[in-house]
Amino acid sequence: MGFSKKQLFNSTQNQVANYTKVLGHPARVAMIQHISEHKNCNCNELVKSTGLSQPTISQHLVEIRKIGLLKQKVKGKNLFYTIDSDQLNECRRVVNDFFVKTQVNCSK
Amino acid sequence: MGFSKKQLFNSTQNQVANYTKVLGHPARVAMIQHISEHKNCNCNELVKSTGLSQPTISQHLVEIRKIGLLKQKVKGKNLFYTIDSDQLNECRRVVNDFFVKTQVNCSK
DNA sequence: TTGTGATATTGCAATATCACAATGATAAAA
DNA sequence: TTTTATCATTGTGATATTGCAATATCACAA
Repeated sequence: MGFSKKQLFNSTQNQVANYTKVLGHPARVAMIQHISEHKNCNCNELVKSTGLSQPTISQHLVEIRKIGLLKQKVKGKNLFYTIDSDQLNECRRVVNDFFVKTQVNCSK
Repeated sequence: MGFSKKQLFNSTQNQVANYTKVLGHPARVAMIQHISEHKNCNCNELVKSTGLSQPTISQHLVEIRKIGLLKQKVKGKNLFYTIDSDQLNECRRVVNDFFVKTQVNCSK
């Protein structure tokens, strides 16, 4: 069929999947790293640092934005991105929670 | 183009992406949870607990196996699955490392 | 040897993802 | 005003993923 049967799974499972899905592409991992390392970097900088085209970067930014990890500030014709630290933490908490609970179950 | 330009990214970035990609589907999250909660569960049990078909479960198991999270024991005509606790830990370490480093960069 | 049950594999349709060219929108600079 | 720079959006082609029916395989039981 090609679509994912999300309704079969609970909200926590879907949340873990939603967050990790965004990290499931090296370009997005690299982009998040780059933004966190270079405060207020713009789109062009990401294009240069990754070697991907501007539309591709823009698309990946949409995905990262979907899970709330991206903050942006307009300055003239520039858009400066930063990582939303709180949401990154929330994301980390959800994913880590999954790992911890699974690990605990394993060692029972 | 449709293919992922993995060669543009470093091995850590690819590793984070590889691991999280597997978790990027609620069925696999649910399956990993179920296996960890029910020691030595078999394929049929996963079919029942998820509501997906046997071939679909089998395919997802292939993906989970790819990142080394699955151990299996043959008992007659049954195959009993468990989660490889060490690899789960490694996986957690890699992903958490990414989160921690990013978080640290954010608060500089 | 002939089922039977458990799992894997194959083949296919539907959909999603990835990447980019072309185009659009906007704001500063010339 | 025209040009230029930056970024978003749209459209499209290529590839990957998801899900399942059908079939294959394999181990045991009768």
